[in-house]
Amino acid sequence: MRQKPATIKEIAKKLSISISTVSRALHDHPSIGLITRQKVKRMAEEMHYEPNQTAILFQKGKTYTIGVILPELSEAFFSSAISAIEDVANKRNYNVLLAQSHDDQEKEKQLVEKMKNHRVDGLLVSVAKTTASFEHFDMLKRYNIPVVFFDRVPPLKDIHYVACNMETGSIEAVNFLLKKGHRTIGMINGPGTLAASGQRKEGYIKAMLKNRLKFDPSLIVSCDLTEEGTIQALNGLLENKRKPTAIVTFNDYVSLYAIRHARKLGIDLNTELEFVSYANLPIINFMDHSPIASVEQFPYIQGQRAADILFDLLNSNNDEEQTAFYKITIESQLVMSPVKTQAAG
Amino acid sequence: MRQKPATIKEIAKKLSISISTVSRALHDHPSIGLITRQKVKRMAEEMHYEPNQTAILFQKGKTYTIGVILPELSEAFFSSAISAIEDVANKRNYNVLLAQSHDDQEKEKQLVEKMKNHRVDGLLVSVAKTTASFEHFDMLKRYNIPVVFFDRVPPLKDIHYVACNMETGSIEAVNFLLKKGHRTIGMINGPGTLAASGQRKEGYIKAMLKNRLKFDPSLIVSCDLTEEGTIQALNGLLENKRKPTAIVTFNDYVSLYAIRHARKLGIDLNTELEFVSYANLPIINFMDHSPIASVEQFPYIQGQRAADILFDLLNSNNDEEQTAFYKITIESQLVMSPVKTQAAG
DNA sequence: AATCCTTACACAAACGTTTGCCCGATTTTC
DNA sequence: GAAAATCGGGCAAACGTTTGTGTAAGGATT
Repeated sequence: MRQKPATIKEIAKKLSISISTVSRALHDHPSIGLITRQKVKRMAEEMHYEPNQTAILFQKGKTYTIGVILPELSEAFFSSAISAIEDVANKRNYNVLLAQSHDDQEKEKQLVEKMKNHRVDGLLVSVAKTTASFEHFDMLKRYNIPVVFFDRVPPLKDIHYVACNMETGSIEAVNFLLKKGHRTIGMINGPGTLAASGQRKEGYIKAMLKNRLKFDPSLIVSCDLTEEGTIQALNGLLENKRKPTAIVTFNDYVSLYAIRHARKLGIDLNTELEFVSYANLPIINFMDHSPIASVEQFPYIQGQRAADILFDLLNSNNDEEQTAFYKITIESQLVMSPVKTQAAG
Repeated sequence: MRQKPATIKEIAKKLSISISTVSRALHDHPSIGLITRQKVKRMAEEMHYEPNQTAILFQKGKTYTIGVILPELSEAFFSSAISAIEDVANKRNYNVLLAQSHDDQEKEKQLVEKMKNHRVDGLLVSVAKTTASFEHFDMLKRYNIPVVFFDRVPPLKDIHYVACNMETGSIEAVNFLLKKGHRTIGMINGPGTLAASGQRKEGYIKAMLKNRLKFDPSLIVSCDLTEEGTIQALNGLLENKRKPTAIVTFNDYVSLYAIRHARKLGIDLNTELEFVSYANLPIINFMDHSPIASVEQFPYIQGQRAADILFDLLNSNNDEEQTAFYKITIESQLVMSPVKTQAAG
């Protein structure tokens, strides 16, 4: 009982009219009379007509598909972002072609190639950690495939992007700690190769200076984001001449590792040392001692904005060379951790 | 500088040969001589020829795309499964069209419709929690679109599916606790509407009986998987005449809630009460007191197998009515939690 | 009554590729 | 040396849809 879906050709034959009339009738083209139009529509219904998407796509030279390349779907940030992208795409009746680079530059390169071959109409990318060269994205320009980067943005000039400004959040975080009375604030930062590390550091410095406190470089240490690296970094801070009473960490994971280590050292997290971090991941709800606050980076909104921009580019007449570029920064925001009744022991 | 990719037509003109020859040459068709073949290939390279996928798909009447509908991407289980599906699909040069039902039956219905319109070659589905009727999947049969369900499988006869058998894991969990000396083992189960709840319970009972212990129904309570529900369930168990010394929980979240509550009650988790759960989610690594073991349900493998089956169906001559159905159950498996140096407190 | 618009539809090309069939030229076969 | 097989390649249809152009019939305008 394999019934191939009906085609407009069959409808035309059945009604003894031309194919083009059927096509136009279904699209409510004004040059088709009302009676014919209705006749066609009724017949289409009756024959269970479904427009053959692949034929339409082929004919129009568009795929009505946007590609999304991101590092790792299992990271909460990205799965949230992809949800947003999907929602936006669905609203526009576009499809989403998803692929993970697993933070591997080579894989990312292949995926770009694949997306291009699949003739996606546009591309949304959050680059892999290891990506150091960006020629594979240049190629897309020649094929007139617009790209919007989000969150992890390459350091290029002529690109569209949406990213989260870490500085504001960083300033908020430090201000928050200062208001709580802390004067010696440490920072466990990420590797210098990440743009985000620089922004976090900048925010830290700005907040200190604005509060007329001098900036002590020895209070900022960087780590490789692993547990071991974090432990080393924390140890470094604790051995510092000026021992910090609060620490800002690069993200919730680093916070987690640091907190775990601090407890092992017998440090009282209620009185001796407080933590603030970035990301505001769900995991902090599961920790007995979580950072007291975390900087939210709004993955859903980032995804949404990025997708919106991409559609804007798709709809604009992009026949002329692109000269203006969307460069959107979303302000990050400090969020207090939900008050938890700390476990007894 | 918009350069539309070259077509075989242009290659043909440039070489003054026919289109069909170019096509066949590129496909290494035996009826094309070696010299011509190489000439064509060189020219194709030179002109940066890229086969137009949409044209091919249209011509072949296939989309080389499989659809995936699942409840929620942000759940670790599914993001892991989708990774597997993606990997399998990539290996076969297929694309993945992803969509989330957000556990809503209506949305799921729409997505199935959309997938059908997009003429996906096949479909992978994990049904939404709320889905109670399944006609929307029947339609796919008429269009000859094979469907493979995974993890959350509808209670239908003539379907292909991959699921995880909870019984084995449940038995292992109980056996594990019995061997550790526990005699009064409680269970915080999920809602009765979920098939998994029944399986977990069955496994529990079987394990008890096999060890010549009598089964006490009052030791099994169900909850709605929320934190409040879990607390109530735990309280119920603790007030039982026979107070359990170990508890099997429906999943890691329930375990988390229960552990949190138990600690608040001042219960010593090292001596008084032990937990075992299901899912083996990454979160248990972040908890100070995690369940001592968890039943792994192999999301990656489930996704992989489901995808494999789908491709098998796609490649088989499915012109005749399907009569045999893949019904794969993967055995779940108890996994010990990594030993953690418990925090001092 | 001849001209000019509309109206309402038909014709056919085009999108890029695959593939069944045909055909001329060379080689093989007896 | 003629018939047959093989080789190498061309022709054209087909996939389903959209859309520019052509063209009848009918009405309005002069």
